Amino acid sequence: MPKPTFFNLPEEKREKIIKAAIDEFAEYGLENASINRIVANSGIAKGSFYQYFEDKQDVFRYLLTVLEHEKMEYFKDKHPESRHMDAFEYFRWMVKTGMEFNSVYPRLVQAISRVMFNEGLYYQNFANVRERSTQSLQALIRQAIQNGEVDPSVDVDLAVMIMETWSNTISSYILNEGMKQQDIVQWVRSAETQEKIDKLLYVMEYGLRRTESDFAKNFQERNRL
Amino acid sequence: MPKPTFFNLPEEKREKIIKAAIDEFAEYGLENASINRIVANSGIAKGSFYQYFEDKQDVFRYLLTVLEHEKMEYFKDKHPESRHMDAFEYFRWMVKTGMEFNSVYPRLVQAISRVMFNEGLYYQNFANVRERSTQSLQALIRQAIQNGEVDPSVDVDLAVMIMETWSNTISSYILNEGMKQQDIVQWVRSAETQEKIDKLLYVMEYGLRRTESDFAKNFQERNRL
Amino acid sequence: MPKPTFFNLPEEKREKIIKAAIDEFAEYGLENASINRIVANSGIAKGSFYQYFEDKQDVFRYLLTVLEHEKMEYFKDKHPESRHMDAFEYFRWMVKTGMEFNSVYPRLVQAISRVMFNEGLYYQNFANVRERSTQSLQALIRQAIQNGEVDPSVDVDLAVMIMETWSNTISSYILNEGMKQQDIVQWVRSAETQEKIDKLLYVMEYGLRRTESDFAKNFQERNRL
Amino acid sequence: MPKPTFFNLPEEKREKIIKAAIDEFAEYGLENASINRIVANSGIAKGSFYQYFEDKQDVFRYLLTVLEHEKMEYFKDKHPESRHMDAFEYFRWMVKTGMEFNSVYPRLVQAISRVMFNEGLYYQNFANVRERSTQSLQALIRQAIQNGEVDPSVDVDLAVMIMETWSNTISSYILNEGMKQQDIVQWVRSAETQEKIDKLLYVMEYGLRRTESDFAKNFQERNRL
DNA sequence: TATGAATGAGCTTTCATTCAT
DNA sequence: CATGAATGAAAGCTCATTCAT
Repeated sequence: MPKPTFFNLPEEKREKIIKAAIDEFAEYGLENASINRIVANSGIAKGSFYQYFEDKQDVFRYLLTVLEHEKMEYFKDKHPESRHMDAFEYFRWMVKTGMEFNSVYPRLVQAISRVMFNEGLYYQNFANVRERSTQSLQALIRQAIQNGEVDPSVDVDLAVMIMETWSNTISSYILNEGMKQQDIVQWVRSAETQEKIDKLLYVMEYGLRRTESDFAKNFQERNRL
Repeated sequence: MPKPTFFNLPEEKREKIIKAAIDEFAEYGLENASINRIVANSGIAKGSFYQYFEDKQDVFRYLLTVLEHEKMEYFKDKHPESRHMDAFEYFRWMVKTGMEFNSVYPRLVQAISRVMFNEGLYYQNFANVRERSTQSLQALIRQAIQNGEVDPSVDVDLAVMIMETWSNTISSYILNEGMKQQDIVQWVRSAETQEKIDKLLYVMEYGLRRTESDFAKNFQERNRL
Repeated sequence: MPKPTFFNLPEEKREKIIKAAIDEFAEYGLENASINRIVANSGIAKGSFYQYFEDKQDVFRYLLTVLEHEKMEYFKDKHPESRHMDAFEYFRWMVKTGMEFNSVYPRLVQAISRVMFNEGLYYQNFANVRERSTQSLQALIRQAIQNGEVDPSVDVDLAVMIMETWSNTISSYILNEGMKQQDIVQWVRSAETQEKIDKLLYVMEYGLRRTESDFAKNFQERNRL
Repeated sequence: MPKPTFFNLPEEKREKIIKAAIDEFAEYGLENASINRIVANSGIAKGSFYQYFEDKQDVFRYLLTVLEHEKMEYFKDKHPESRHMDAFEYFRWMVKTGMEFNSVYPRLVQAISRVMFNEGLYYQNFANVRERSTQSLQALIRQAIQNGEVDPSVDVDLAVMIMETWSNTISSYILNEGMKQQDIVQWVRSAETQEKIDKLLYVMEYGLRRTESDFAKNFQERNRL
């Protein structure tokens, strides 16, 4: 974690450094991030960097806590519209709210995603962070099986893997598209984008195959509620 | 692409270089790959490297064509057992055969996956490679819609994205597990592994939700054929 | 020498700083001593260091005076048992009492020895300190020659050099061994250790050669050849 | 050990590098030696240094072998004048010839002495080098005791320590004085300097005390009191 | 007087690339 | 063609010292 020095800094300066770090990680990942560039872009001396942080990983660790904190703040204010949600409705709500959050902090999310879901696979430093989200998804699915919402023969671990992959894929897709928009937030909240997300999650729910319990029927029914 | 000098090399030498490059990329990715190490491990002179290739990316580009070529060779010999496959059966066959291929060339696949699906997302150099597989999947889905196998309201691009993600996820999951096995090929072909793959693809086909046309029923039915 | 601000400090704080400095010099010598570590270990601000001392050498110079002062205090209370000592007895007493002193202040002695007899040889800053002990030894030997205890043909400067080297060698030998003991003081005063010192000093006194004949005779004989 | 690259260098260049390294170690010791300065003074690029050597220690290790080699070459041509030397005569010859050698390669000797007998005490990397000279001295003394030249009650390890210290003290004394001379070699070989060395060694042989009585008698007498 | 943030020069080491032989 | 020595920029990090508060 950053040294006390860092937190004593005037907010403006602190934010400049954080911004430079986020940009650097978003652009180059963790291994290839250059402290030289970070200090150049934040206008501080090289020595100062080491008075604020232990090293590169230290900055990144801090960004993780920032993300976590901001996410909690963001989710705290949002409540699922209905209490009577089944697991799929809940997951859909989570993903959508997550998308909104991502569109509010796109660079931060991008920086961390890049490191966590790419480099992160190769060196194990932040495994515990991923662990947490995995566990809550496991609980969600187990509950859904008990409730008869998910087929009991489904392998829980595989389902978790699918949901995570899904969520990340949507996330990176939305972000990549969104970055080109002027107002990302608005774009994410637009009916068009929301429908795209819906469709994706719908596939996860019902699969791609057309069944007797027909695709269109289900889709319309659900949206009527 | 490599310079003519490279292709004039005796095969043994060429393969030694390729092997060293594959190991390097698999271990360090593209950006962190060290030409120093590649030449050291392949026993060629540093200057020679630059007489064979433009730079690091050049070697990697070549590995891409190698992969493509080997894949085509491999798939050429395999034919779907039945001519009367629907799109899902075909995709399932493709994925499974792909898995087998991956287990035969695990290092090459690992090297390229690592770069393409991690670093590759961020700098656009190899977009055209991904393009090709995308296009064939698009065609597959369009055909399936025409055949009434896939719901027409499904967004083709999203479906492609899902299928690609799916395939990569399975691939990396299988590889990560498989690398620990003594005989990867055998492990991939084992009933256990095949069932895991089946389950994953089944979810893509029918979704996670339990419907009247019940999971187990569908699953058993299909496997009876 | 330290600035007045240093001497105005409460004793506790002053000692904490000194302790940290001693540890640092004992561990790293003068050149490699890190002011950063000294301030960290003594709990003072970095800026404060420069309000107390000019620089690293300044601290070390002060440690020299501390050693000198402590030594004088220590020797003040000890008196040779007998007034009728010859030079060798006196030197033996001095060395032994010196050893005891060293075992009471082992870290301080270690710190200063390390710098003075290693790095110190190469840059001349502290020559005057060594000068003083040299002079008293010169006087001792001259007196011994007058008393007929030491051969008049002995070169006084060389004899001093020998005695100094001897004393330092014993000192570092004893310290190195002693540091491993729980109670250094007791170990130094033990019969065993005292005998070792005796033997060493005995060699200085009588030489290594077994002989029945006297000093002058041997010396002349050899030079005649 | 240096890489082959280094030995392929033209002799002139090689010597320039070695000279710069010797000067650096002589001036700053091993820990404080700066590769930056070495490359600056030898006129090579910083990267080149690492094509010749592993690191600082590697250069120093090489200097050790150079010294050893030069010493063997030098001693090979010198033979003790008489075959019938006793241990003291032999040691005297060794020390004197060693002095001559040192005056021929004063900087190299200075560089290595500085590291070996100062820093070397604290980190154990080159302990084996010192070991060798220690062992040959042990053998010399044991032989001398068997021959009746050295008193059997003398502790062998202590005697070795004395001889080593003696030899180093003389060495550094001579070097320090000699460096001020125009022609060191000539100065070392001068009657005056030789006599000084003789006197020092004589003290080691016979001790400082003027005495008509023999070793054993004195020792017993003193201990009886 | 006390503080500790700021600083840039310095450190060792690795790197991709050039080029003379 | 093959070679490998040469190179300087860049990396992460530590340092003694200054200075505004």
